[in-house]
Amino acid sequence: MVTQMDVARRAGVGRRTVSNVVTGFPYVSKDVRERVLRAIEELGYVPNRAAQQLRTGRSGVIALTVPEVGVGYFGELGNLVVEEAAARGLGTVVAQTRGSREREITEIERLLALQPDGVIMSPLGLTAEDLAGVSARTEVALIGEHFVGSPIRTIAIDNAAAAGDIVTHLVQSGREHIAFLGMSAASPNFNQLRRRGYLEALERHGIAPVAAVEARDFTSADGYDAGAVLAARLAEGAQLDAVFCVTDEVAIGAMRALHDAGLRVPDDVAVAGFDDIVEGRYANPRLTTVSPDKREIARQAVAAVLGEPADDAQIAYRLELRESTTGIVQPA
Amino acid sequence: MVTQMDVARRAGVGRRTVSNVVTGFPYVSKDVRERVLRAIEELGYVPNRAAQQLRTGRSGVIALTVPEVGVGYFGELGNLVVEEAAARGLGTVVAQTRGSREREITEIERLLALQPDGVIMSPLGLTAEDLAGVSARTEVALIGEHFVGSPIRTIAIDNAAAAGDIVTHLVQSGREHIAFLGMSAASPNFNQLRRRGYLEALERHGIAPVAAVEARDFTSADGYDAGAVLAARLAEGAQLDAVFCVTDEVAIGAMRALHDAGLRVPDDVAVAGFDDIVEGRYANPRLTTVSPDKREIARQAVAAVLGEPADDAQIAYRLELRESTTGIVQPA
DNA sequence: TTGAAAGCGCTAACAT
DNA sequence: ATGTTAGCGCTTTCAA
Repeated sequence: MVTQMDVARRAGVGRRTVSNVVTGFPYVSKDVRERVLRAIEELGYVPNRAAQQLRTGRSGVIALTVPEVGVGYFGELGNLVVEEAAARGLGTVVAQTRGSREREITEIERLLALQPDGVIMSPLGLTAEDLAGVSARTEVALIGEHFVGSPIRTIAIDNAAAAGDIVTHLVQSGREHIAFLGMSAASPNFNQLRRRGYLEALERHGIAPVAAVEARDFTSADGYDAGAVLAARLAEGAQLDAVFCVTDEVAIGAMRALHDAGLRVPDDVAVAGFDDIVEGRYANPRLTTVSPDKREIARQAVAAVLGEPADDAQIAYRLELRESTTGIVQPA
Repeated sequence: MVTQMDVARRAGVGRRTVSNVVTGFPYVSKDVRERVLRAIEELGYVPNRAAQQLRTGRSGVIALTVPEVGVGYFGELGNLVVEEAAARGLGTVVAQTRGSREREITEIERLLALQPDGVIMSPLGLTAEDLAGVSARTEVALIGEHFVGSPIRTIAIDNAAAAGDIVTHLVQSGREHIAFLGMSAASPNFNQLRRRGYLEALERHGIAPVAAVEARDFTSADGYDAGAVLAARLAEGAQLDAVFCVTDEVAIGAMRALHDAGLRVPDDVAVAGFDDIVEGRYANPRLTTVSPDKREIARQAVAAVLGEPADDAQIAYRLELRESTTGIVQPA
């Protein structure tokens, strides 16, 4: 193994100087820096992480848990977190929890054994207590899910407000019978917030909610099933001209079900989602949705676990009004 | 931070003794061991991995790359590798490559930066040269893919033999027009081996191969498309009574396409796959397939990257003869 | 701007 | 069966 000392000898400088070059310490003459760099190159020197970690107390690795990696919203977000961390010279180790509390706990234990500098989580089943246990052991930041009263840093948009905005858009484009398609009360917080935003917005506009259809979970399959129920009700004469879905994936499933039932989106029923996943941009019709600033979420989450002070409380979002509610086709 | 020294003081023993207890060194009296364990418990001592790594030269982490995590064959295999590693006290960091050479390279770089004790790969796009570069930097074991002439340890079943066996089963159950459904020549090695096994078996039985249908890739969607082509040919009068698919996922897609075209599996066309993924056991009809000993693959892969001597050259497999070729329903 | 040297927490060779 | 001790490779304080 090539050590710093080898490099120092080769470059004819002291060890300290090599360290300075490696860590980017500014006061090194250009000449010396180049000599060191060349020696590093020639020797194929790679800093030993264990030694760095032992010395600095930082492992240079952060951990990330998501329900599902490489799929949908959390997949996209996960990639951004990995990117953001890499840009800061940090490695990211990812665990997939499938949203069950049990798996979330096992996976967290696995990750913690690696002694990461911090962990970013998107908990779906974890309790506030579980979380407190974790945050006693390492820096924690939460993405998406809020735990009211918990001191843990959470990075999220204002879910209720965003849901309200999209419902308002539906109302303003003339829809009068708007259903919410999501989970019931006993569900992750974000689902409840989006549902509440929907209810409050309807109330503001003096419109009665349509009897809710419950999705079992957040997959497109669940959306399809719920969408089929909706279509059946419509066939029986129920009043319905818009559906606000708790996530894009659910919305995409619902659109397919409506289409299969011979209904046109948005002509017969407008459909809106939430999260702005890539699939929604290429769906047919293109899906109207709430687009959170994912890159900013990733940035702040990484900053948060590194203990940097929070800059903004809330993440920005904007409405992506597309074909599935407006009927207007725009380039992706 | 609680150190070994703190524990030693608390337990009234030397540091060496604490180390002995932690690392499972045998010669510690029961009495002392318990005292140390209690002190560890009371103090909440956790060994510092960086220090361990610096001392031993091992990071206690292995890396794993798979095309897709948590899905299908590689997902199942990945979980087994993680389990096997955990049983040996090793952490596993996983990367998802999506099968492209480019991603495979970036992901490997990311993993290598973590300085793992070894990496287990399922390369799909990597060249033998790429691989040589990696294996110069760390211990490498390959799963599934063979690189002829490469010195890198490969854990795999005899793909050609297994493919031959399943084709023989098809022949022996009276099928005479057997198609291969997989990728073309320019494809990962395992695809070519399975294809070759199919051709050689047919030749042994004196049966001519049916004009091949090419699948773009290894997903169920690809299988569906290819299956649809097959169904169309059949409708035009082509002779066909069995399909051997390069993977279970392709087979599942193909079965759906055949079913959609009004064909009965296995009455009209028998379908066999390869890999024995869980979905195949619950497919309708249940899928006949080659079942490699996945747990043994995982075990040997982990052993290989740890530099343990190879015990067997080849992994065992067996045929799972199920409904999709036999027509006989058996419990899953 | 660079050198010398201490020490991060741990394991294992050596000694007892 | 247990204690003593020398580093593993690195960063960083102190001094020059």
